[in-house]
Amino acid sequence: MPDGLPSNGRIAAAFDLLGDLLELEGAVRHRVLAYRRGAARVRAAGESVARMALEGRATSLPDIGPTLQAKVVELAETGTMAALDKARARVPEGLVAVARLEGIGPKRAMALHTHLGVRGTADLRAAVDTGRLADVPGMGRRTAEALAAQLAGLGPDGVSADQRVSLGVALPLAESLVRDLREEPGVLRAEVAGSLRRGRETVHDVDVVVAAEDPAAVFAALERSLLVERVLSGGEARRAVMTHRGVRVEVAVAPPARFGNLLQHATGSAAHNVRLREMAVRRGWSVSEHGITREDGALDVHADEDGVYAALGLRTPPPELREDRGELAQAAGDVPWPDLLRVEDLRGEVHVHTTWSDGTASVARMAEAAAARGYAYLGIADHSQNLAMAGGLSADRVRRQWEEIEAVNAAMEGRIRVLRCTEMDILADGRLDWDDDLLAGFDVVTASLHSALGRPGPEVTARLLEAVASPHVDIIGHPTGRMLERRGHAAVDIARVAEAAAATGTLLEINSQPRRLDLDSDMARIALEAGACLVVSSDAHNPDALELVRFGVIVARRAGARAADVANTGPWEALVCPGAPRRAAP
DNA sequence: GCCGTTTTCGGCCCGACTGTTTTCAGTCG
Repeated sequence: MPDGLPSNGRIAAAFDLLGDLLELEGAVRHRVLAYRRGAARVRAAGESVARMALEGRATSLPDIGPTLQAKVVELAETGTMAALDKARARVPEGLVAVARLEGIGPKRAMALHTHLGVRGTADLRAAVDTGRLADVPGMGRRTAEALAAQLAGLGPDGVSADQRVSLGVALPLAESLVRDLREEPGVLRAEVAGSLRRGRETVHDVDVVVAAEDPAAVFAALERSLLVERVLSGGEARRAVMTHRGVRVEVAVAPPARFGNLLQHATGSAAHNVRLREMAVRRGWSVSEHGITREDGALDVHADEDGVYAALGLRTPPPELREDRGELAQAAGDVPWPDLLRVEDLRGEVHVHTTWSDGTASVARMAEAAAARGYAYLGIADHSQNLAMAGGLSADRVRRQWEEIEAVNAAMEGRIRVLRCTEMDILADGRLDWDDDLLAGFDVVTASLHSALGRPGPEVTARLLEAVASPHVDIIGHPTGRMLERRGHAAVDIARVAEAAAATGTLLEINSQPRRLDLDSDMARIALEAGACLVVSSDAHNPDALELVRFGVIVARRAGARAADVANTGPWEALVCPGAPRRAAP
C-alpha cells in the first residue's frame, strides 16, 4: 500500500464520527445506521479501502454505496471530508462523549446543549455541580445523581476508561455462575450468551440465559450467589447484577419452550440480529426473543437455536461468526460453515517458558503437564539474551538447556517429544538476538518484539518484515505486542506482514495469554485472507497455564480459522518455516 | 445512505426497562 493514503481505521473513525454527529442532529435513523455499517465494513476490510475507492472498487463492499465511496475518495485526495467538517461546525464534537454516558443518548445530549449550552463533559460537570440540570425537561433528581457519579469517575480529559474486561477473566466467571444456576431446581438449561459466547476478546458485561418456568426463583438464586455483590436493575424477565470482580452480569429467563429464541436473541450481535430481522420482515414475519410471528399472526417458538434459524430457512451460524459480516447470506446458501478450530485439534505447542528464564516450572514438569494434555510435542521457548529482565539465556546457557532437554526426552520414553525452541527478541534496530550458527541448532524459532513498541508504524513493520525474511525464523510471536488494559497494538501494518509471511511460509502466532490475545481476531482474519497460516500458543509460564490455549482457540475461531489454518494441529515438523507459501490466499 | 425472490423508490428490528411522566419518550441491548 502506498504511503499517505488514509488507513482503514482512519476512514472508519471518520464515518463513525459523522454518524454520531448526524444522530445528535436528529437525522433519519437509517442514514446514521448506514454510516455505522459503512464504518464497520471498512474497519474489517483486508485491503486498503482508500485504494479501492480511488479505483472505483469500494462499492463492491457491502454497505458501501456511491456516497460513501465518494467520501473516501475525498478523504484520500484532500485529507478532509467536507460533510464531516460541516457537521462539526453545526454540532460540538464534545457532545458525542456526553451522549455515550449511561442513561444519556443523542436526544438528551442535544437537550443539554440547547438548554444549558453544554458542549462537552466538562460543561456537563459544571451544570451538575451547580444544580442547573433541573432546568432541562425530563431530567430529574435520579438522572442528576447518576450523572454526578459517572462524571466523578471520569478523568480530567472527561474520557472514561472503557470498562471492558478480558475474555480470560469474564469467561471463567460466567461459567462458574452458569454452573451454580444449573444446580438450581427448576432450571432446565443455563448458557453463556452475548459477546462472550461470540468470543469477543474483551466484553463490557456478561450475558447469561436460563430456561425455567419461574424467573423469580432463578433471580433469587442469582442474588444468593457468592459471586454477586449487588443488584443493579431488573424487571419480570431479566436481572442485572454487579459481581465482586466488578463485572456486570445480566441474566434473562424464558420458559423452556422458547429458550432457543431467547438464546438466539441474547447472543446477537446487535448487527446480526438487525440483519436477521430485516430478512424476516421481507417475508412479512417478525423476529424477537419471544418467537417468530408469521404473517397470519401465529407465534412460532423453539426450544433450541437450530429451530429458530431453520424456521427462517437458515443454517445456524457458529456464534463466533455472528457479526454481520456476510454470515447470514452464507446461512441461506449451501456453502458449509468452516470447520472451526477446536482445542482438541491441537497436537502440541512450541511457546512455553521454564525456570531457565521467567517460567516457574522445570522443563520436566512442563513436559509432564503437556503429555497429560495429550500433546505429541512441547517446544521449550525461553527468552533470549537481550531480555535480561526476564532472565534471557546466554548462548552458553542455551546449549546447556539443550542437554537438559535431551535428558528429559530420554526420561519421557517417547510419551512426548520435547523440542529445542526459543522466543528470540527482535532487537530495536531490527537485528535478531541470536546469530545464524546458534539459530541453526533450534528445532523451531519464534521471534518476538519486546522493546521499542512505540516506534512509528513503518519502523515497527520493517522490523517484523526483516524477521519474516530470515530463513531461521519460523514464527512471529505476539505480533503487535499489545497488552489489554495497558497498551494498544504497536502500529504494525498487519496486512503487509501477513502478505510477507504468506510468501515465506512464516507462521503468525495467536498468543493465548488473556492480557495479550495477540493477534486479535480481526488481524488473524486479515492474516488468513492474505494466505498466511497461524499457530496458537499458550505462552505458559507454569503447567496450569497450558489451559490458556482455550482463549487463543476462541480468537482463532472468530477469525474463521480451521484446523488446517493452524500449524500446531499437525506434527511439529509442520511448524518449520518452508521458505515458500503453505497455501494460497482464499 | 443502502438496497432489491415485493421494490431503481420506499422501505429499512424489536422489546424491556427507567425515570419522569400522568400516558410515554428515551435509552439500552
